[in-house]
Amino acid sequence: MTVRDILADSVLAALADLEVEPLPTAVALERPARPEHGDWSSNVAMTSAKAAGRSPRELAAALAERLSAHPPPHVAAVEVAGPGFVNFRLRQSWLQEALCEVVREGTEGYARHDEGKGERVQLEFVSANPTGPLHVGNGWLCSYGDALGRILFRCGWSVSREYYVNDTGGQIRRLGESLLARRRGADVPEEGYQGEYVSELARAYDGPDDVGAAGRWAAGRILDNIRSTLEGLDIVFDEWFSQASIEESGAVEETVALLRDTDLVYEADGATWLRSTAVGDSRDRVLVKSDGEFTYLAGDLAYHRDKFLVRGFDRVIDIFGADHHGQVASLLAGVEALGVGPGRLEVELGQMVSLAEGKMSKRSGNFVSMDELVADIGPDATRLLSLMNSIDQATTVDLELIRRQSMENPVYYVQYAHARIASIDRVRAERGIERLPIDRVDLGLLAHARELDVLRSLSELPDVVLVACRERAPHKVTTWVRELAKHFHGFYHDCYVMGQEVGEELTQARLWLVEGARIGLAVALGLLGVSAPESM
RNA sequence: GCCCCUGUAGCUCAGUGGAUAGAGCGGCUGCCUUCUAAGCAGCGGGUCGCAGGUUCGAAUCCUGCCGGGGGCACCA
Repeated sequence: MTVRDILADSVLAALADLEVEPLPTAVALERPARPEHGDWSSNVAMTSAKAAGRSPRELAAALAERLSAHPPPHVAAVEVAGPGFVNFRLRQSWLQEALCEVVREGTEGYARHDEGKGERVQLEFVSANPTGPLHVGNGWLCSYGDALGRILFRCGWSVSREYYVNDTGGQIRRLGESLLARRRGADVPEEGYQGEYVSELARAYDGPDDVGAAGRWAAGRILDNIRSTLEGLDIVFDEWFSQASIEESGAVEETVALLRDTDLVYEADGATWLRSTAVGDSRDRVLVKSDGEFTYLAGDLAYHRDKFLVRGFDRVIDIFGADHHGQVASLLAGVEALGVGPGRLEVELGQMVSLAEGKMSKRSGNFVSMDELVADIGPDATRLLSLMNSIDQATTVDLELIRRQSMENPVYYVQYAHARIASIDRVRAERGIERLPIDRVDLGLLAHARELDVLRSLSELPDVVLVACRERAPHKVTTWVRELAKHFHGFYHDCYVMGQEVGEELTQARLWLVEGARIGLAVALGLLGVSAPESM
């Protein structure tokens, strides 16, 4: 039972004793920013003042009195402050308890949750067209998708990562045309792909002079390249789902036929329309063009029907760039029309990523590839950099700045903390110091402000992971791990673990604190997909 | 015109409706005889775009306005 639960329960019990009707369904408990406001704080007296028929200060005072009379475990004092906050001052024992939990659960178990209860969630991300290498614009979100997958997994979901391969249609045809043009030594068509990589592929191509064959061949080669780029970032997909396969299987026809049965489909102007306005879209959408061809939407709906109704995922999260914003409403509407309950499909839109030098475009060949970026600054810096801020924030990647600042990239700050920990352990072994079992160590000796900062940080990780999961916000883990690293560096600087003037008992206690910090760093870096080096 | 993001320190950004809004970078100044100085500490820096509203309490929620980015095909 966590301290928060203990406090919440005792507050509820106290409210019941005070005959507050109705009791709140949950008691908000937070960690005040300022130390003088205690270790934990609740606003419950303000939110329940009306129900109690008393002023917030009065209710808070009554609560504080009751809670002080029979203090819950770890509680040293209960105080009323400000407009009616109930502030809990805890004994340091709660932080020592928290450290024990970290150590007991370890890297495997700490900050793990069962919120997903094993439900199957599919994450679709990247899904960049195989018409050119993965560039910084469409690759930036790949760390987000992968980290979100890791976080969902830690919170109890069964996670499947999927890349939707757009291996059909006009873009592949244009790729084929561009390839053949290059092979002939001619200029690529105006709408074609101008990049140097097309010339390289053309030199390697010895297939037939057929646009379709050439396009498919090139797309296959490019996809291999994208796959290896992603693997270099430790991103591995469970499924590479081919758009062509869904078209060839007849699933698109089936899906449209299903929709025709729903009265959400009508014919007009020689085309077949989805009445998506009936389910929240701003306009109706075409499913079958007047020339008999299916639209992209029809294929996309067939694909999503496959996800939900064929493969049976409980939940699907599509991660798109903001330039796909226009297709979200119709996709959601179409999926609902297929009878998939609301909320099972989620679309996360990442705002634009651009280069300081200008716009990126595959067609013009003007882009910086992920391979170049990774070669420049390494996979760890690449991942952490792209997981620093919310995906709601448009990002401008300034390569010049990144190269110049690569040594002061926050990733090193965090990894350095882990390397220092490993170093402490090496020295410990060299000096033949044994770490005693934690239950034989007096953790009460950990009372230095720097030590308490580290412990407090560690105790917050489970909450941080859960919030990051619920809000689909991996960057919260990044924020946390930087915070922990900051506290660890402070501790490292001020608190020698094995110095001569440090007593053996304190050394033992600090060794366990260091172990706790190691676990916290390892868990968080693992969720972000950043390595935790033993030395730097 | 409609839809989605966004506006917080010189710059890049954090900030689950809480109390005196934070960090990194850049600038200046200190700290290596101990386990890694890729570190620590200090100084300076703010009308949280503007105006209303909801609330005991708003950077956070609602409305309007202004600025920035993106999207609004019988393209994919």
